[in-house]
Amino acid sequence: MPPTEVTLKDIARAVGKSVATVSKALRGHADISPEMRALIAQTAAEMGYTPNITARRLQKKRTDAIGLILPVQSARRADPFFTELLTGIANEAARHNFDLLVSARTPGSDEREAYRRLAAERRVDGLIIAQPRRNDWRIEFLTTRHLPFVVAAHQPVPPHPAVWVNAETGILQAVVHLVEENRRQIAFIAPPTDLLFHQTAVRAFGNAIAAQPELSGGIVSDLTEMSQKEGYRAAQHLLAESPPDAIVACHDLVALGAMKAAQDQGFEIGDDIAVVGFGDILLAEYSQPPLTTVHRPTDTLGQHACRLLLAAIGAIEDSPPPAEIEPWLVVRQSSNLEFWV
Amino acid sequence: MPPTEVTLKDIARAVGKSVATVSKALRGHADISPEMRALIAQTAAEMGYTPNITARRLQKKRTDAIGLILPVQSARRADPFFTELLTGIANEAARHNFDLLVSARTPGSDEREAYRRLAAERRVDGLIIAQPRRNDWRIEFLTTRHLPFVVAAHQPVPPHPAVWVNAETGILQAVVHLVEENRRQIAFIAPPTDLLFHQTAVRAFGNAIAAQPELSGGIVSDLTEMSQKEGYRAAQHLLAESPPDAIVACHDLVALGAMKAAQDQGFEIGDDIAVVGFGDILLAEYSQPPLTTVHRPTDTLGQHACRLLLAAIGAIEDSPPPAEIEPWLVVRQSSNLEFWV
DNA sequence: AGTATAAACTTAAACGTTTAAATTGTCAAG
DNA sequence: CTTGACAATTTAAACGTTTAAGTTTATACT
Repeated sequence: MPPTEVTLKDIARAVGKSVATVSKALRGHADISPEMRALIAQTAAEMGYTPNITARRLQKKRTDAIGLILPVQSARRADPFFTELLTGIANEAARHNFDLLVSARTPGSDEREAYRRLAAERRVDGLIIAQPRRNDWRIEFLTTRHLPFVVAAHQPVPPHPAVWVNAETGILQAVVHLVEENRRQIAFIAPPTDLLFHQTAVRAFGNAIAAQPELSGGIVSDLTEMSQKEGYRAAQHLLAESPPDAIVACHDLVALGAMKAAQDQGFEIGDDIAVVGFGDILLAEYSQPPLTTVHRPTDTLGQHACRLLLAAIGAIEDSPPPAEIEPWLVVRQSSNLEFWV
Repeated sequence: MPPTEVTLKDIARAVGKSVATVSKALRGHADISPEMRALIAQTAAEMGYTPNITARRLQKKRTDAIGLILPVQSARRADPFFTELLTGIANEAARHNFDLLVSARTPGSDEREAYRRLAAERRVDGLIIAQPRRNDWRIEFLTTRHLPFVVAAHQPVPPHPAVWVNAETGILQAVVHLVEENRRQIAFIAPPTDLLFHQTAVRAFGNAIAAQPELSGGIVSDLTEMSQKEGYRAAQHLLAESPPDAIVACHDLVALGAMKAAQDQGFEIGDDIAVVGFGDILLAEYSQPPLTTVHRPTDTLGQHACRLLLAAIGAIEDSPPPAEIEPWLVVRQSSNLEFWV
């Protein structure tokens, strides 16, 4: 049913030359005469030729595709972070004529299978690993397979190639801001302990607190998952006994859940208690009250990760992008007394 | 650097047979003796053989890949709807050993180029079109190219293959609920007019209103984009003069924006004014107050769309999935007086 | 005139599969 | 002991590119 594809052979027949000539003409090789090159280009255009990338891939032994496997808990609970990361990667990949293969898997055996598929069957030239974990088997897997990869993270991941948003300075900014707002009892809802992000975040929070002479100390609470639900639960616990006057959350969704927990217990957000998130997802601006949060340029993260990966693959020879991306604090009503005067 | 791939040729050499024998043995053809088949299977496993899918694709003239191009306004404004749709598609595709190629483009010339790439260069065997528009050039393009596609929509899209969430009954449920809550002045914030969803939604709302003898009539307001920002703006206008006592929005994000607008103007949501969304994104449950909304099983939509596409491609011979998916209303605080007693 | 050089091509092999058709050998039936 | 059938395997071509190496023809230099 589809009109059969035009191949180099067809063009060769049409212009009465060999397939090799046509191929070289179209690729702009120097050893084809300018007239012939023009003729072939025109004929190709007239016949509606488009190269068969599969054949090209076989010949070149490159797929010109990269992969991304989203670690999602379920379809519904997909994190806005990933969407932003994905669009960043997708745009950059498209700019360089690369395909982006996407899978969405729950961490576990399914996920392993997805990596096996992409890596072992060489469906892609490289992968981007999002949200690295402690002793991440994905990193180990790809390393032993010699498949290029780049980690999109919140801290360096030596000795592996990575791009990261500086979570440390982000969290520091949040704490400094809260101190300026005269908050003295700051709690931190930390990422799940199996994430690399956990250690970085907890350390950063600890350092930030230690650097503030006004503060006695901080309370840290962990999550099993960065979701509203978990944020709600964690905040409930924090508020149950000697409630803090500020909460910093490792993720906006968590902050939103925490805010709701506080509200349900009768706290006035921004007055009785301040809440600060991390990420600045689009919704942060539209929560009630609007959420103060650390803006993470997630699509830039994806874009840089993609560029670094393409450089590692050898597909581009631009200078590599900066590895570290600085986040910044966006102050809104959930932490700012002035809004309440 | 990567350990050179094991090919059929290597296995053939190892067992002293021809490449054809090995190929057929591994594919389970009947004309290879059972012993030889076993030997080859074992040898292949020992040598760590994995088929080269590019070669296979060239030979079979199929890519075993499908494409999805997300129409996004920007990385940051990516719609949770697409994420859910994507995971639904991705999971189903993976089940059938298909790759999913994803691109994210702003509607316009970039988007065209993305379709050209995937379609003309035959990088995929088929595509899923999300959020169909009026006189959708994407549909026309794929039709003339004879590339299989399926539309994921909110209504049938004759004569094209489609899967849809029944927006009509969803909106009807919302209106009926509001009437039961004694709302009499119901406004509707409709989708952008360039979407097919627009007509369906407006018609459905009109019919729903007409079927309720208690109601005088409904007010309809349009958007340029289904975002919080636009929802905010639209609601501001609605509330400026003779405010309605209920607002139905075509999208949860829009509803969230509308809710905020109402709150900013001093309305008490759920009391002075009811707000109902469409979609039931995860956040709906965690807004303040929680949002009453029409639950759209978006990942099911993606899953069914994928199955239908695979069937159209001829990759599976299951009976096609049901084309229509029924949404249901989830009542929460933003529309329910009981919460306020 | 003879030789080197260059320009403009063509030939042929390769990438790793799949599969229709051909080949070889074995065995049973006539 | 010939014929035919069948099982097990091989041969060869094909999928559509790319590219190293080879060929032809024209031009320039000695």
